[in-house]
Amino acid sequence: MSTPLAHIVDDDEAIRDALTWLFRTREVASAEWSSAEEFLAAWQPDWRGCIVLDIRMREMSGLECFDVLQEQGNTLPVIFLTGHGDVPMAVGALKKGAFDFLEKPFEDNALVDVVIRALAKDAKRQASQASQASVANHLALLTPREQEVMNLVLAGKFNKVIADELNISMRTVEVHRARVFEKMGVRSAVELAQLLAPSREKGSGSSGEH
Amino acid sequence: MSTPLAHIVDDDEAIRDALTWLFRTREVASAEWSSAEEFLAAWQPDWRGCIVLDIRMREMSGLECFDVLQEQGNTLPVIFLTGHGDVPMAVGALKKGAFDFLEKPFEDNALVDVVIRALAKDAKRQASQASQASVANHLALLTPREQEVMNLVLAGKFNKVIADELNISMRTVEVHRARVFEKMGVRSAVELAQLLAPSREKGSGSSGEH
DNA sequence: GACTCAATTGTGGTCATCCGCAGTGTGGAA
DNA sequence: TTCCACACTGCGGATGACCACAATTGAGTC
Repeated sequence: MSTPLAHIVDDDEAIRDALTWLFRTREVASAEWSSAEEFLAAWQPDWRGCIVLDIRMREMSGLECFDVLQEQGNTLPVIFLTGHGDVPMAVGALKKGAFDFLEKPFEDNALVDVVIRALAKDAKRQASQASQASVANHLALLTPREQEVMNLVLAGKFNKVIADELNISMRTVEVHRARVFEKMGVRSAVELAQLLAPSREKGSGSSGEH
Repeated sequence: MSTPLAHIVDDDEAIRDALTWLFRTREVASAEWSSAEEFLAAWQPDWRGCIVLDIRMREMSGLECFDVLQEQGNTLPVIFLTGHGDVPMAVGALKKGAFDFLEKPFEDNALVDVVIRALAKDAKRQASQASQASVANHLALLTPREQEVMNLVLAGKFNKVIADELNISMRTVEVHRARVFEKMGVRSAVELAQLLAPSREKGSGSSGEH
């Protein structure tokens, strides 16, 4: 598990140096990448933090880099920097899920504020995702039969009915049911329902809701 | 309950006429408003549809109008139109929850597409909100004591424990419990937990997530 | 004062859940 | 072949949930 970093992706060394210095003085941990390609090659899905991405770069542009990242399941907030962006570009970026879009020249304070908010957002997302992942892990420990029984339990059916539908005895259902509770770390069907309810909402959409 | 309308808010009659004509040919129902003030005076929280809002207007600007609307709990998607918007303006609007931000001149098709997506989004939101509102209504039918018991039931506690905590007899808890199930239209604690789980997530944030 | 509603309680019974004990059968891994 | 995970089953008992019947009290209304 990596520590949260503000990843600076810019092919202009002067800007990278300036941003690194800026972040260091504000006690924001950061990393530098001199091109989109370099960053993409290193990027890992489990990274924490945010991305400060220059749009105009020599090879791959920031926008292209962003698209690749999103396709690969990136969840880090992306803050675009640009010298001469136009409105459609900014609108498009935000609608695709970018966190912010800043035009140069910008105030140091403005950028740091945005980065801090982005880091906070990622921390939040990370926390909520961790609990969901934990549930998923527990769920994976269930045998197929146990999952089957669990679903019927969550449907509010009596053990008797479940036994009937699965053509097994009530006693067997009870055993599966008990194992499900044990493995999921709950002590009643109600707790189970509450534990699973959030993740059972359909469509766990990531960002672009337009 | 009003029918879904694309509300055109613009003080330029020529543009209103053009948009009205455009929407009519695309079978999108619309309404015209010649100023932000006029629209705000008429606006009702239960309106369906979307808002096409010109930014540059004589008295109140589209951005100001938008702020007022959001404060009053507007949920309709807002599409901004502008002749000469700048990037910070667009970014700010989107981050405050605007649905889209189009610069004139725009393609008729582009605007209609955006409006149709906005209408679809509102329809979706409306549907999900309706079911939540229904749950809330049922919840409001519960007496204070019943809600108290319900919460303890949802905490997975036994009737005996609940009786203890409330200093009442088990029998009374059973009665409250039965009334809760009846009023909420469910037949088991599991169903109740599932019914309430979505709305029990903290923070029913409306739009601006930044 | 009659009436309604929320909250309360008891009795006695049925049905469901939970659990320990004890055991069978199958298929895959060591 | 032995071991193990998984699925399956029966018995019996303790405990919890649910329900019909029957009733009391206090607050607020008509």
